[in-house]
Amino acid sequence: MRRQQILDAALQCFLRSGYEATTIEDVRNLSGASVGSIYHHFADKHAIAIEIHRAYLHQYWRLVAAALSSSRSPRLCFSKLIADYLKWMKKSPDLFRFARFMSHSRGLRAEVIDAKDPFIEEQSRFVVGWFERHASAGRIKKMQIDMYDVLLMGPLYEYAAHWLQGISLTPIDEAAEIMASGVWMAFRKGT
Amino acid sequence: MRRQQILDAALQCFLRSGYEATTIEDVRNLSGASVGSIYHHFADKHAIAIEIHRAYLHQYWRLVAAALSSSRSPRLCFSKLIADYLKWMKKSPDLFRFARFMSHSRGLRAEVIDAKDPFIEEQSRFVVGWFERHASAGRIKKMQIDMYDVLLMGPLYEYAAHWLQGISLTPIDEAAEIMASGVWMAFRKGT
DNA sequence: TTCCGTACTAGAATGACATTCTAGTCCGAG
DNA sequence: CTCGGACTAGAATGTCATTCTAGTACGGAA
Repeated sequence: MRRQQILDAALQCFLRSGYEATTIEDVRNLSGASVGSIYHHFADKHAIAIEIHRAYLHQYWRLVAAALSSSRSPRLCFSKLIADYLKWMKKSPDLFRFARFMSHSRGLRAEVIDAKDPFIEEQSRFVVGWFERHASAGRIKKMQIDMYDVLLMGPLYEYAAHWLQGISLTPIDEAAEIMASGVWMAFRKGT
Repeated sequence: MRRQQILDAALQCFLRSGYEATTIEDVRNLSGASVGSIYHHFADKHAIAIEIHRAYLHQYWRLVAAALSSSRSPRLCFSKLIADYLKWMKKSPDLFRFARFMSHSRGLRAEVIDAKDPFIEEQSRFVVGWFERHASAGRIKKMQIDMYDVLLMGPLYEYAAHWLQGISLTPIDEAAEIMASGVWMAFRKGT
């Protein structure tokens, strides 16, 4: 219960002011827990953020897996993945800003966590399988799994970064289309 | 002079231990300057990092502009840009880790600086012109300038992030080829 | 030469935090 | 009832970034 109250309060604080700017004192005020209590439940401030970030990662992997399952055609799957991701970002920009921060600060730590969470591991395995299946069937180019991430998510992350900073010139829907077509070209077989 | 000593020392510290982990005390020890002196020359710790980061940004824009000038063919320019960027990263991974951190923490601030630095502004104008010229000539697809960044640099950044964390499966040269061909597909005219 | 102002240096003092410590309180099993 | 472990509390610490106060060096005006 206390644990949950702390997590809820911390989430609110992180979304409102960002990770660095929220102090343990803020979390204490909002949650009603004492300092000692907070440190009883969590090793440190970062551990709280990681726990919260995990929820974002779950949603992320769920979204990816759902999109890839949504059609027989890889091309349509990619389009859906891109559109859904951007829709989600538009709905929860603060969450995305927080998640971006978490992914980049101590990115390594985040990776380790990916690997340790059974749900994420399962989704991840499914996604890897999906790519291997389609590549073997000759529907997309064959390459190491990390390059799928690079070619597909790279543009998406970069657009998201621009949009979250309010400096993107291309509206979301249009960007989604451009990325979908570009990404598909990159994955298509044949030079 | 003092100013330069402080910058040199700070750079060494940042590359060795990262931005967050280096204290003013560290910089003081390595540079020989006093705390007061450091704060006389710089508003705060972040200002030092930004000044250093600016040097990275100059190199970055120089590299981009040089690559785009290297050939009549956009395709070859992209290949060169990708290869050169990765070569640079391989040579100075610590610098890249630092730059990544700077771009993501207070990314907005970094943007503002881009816009204010005359050298960067000039390079940036050149790059924008390059894309407009080639788009008008029908050699690449026409789109808003930010999407060029998204489609071209997005994958590159994502690969760099993986590589810097030591979790990339694809060796640099191979990745460069895959990205170059993928990116070119995305930019090529016609569906 | 002397005097003044500006640029710079120094290091102590401050204040904001994260984190640790010490001392309880609560509650369920035996 | 009572013992032990889980939990809570809030004061105490320690580490920084940053600010303050007091110089020092030096170039140029008088």
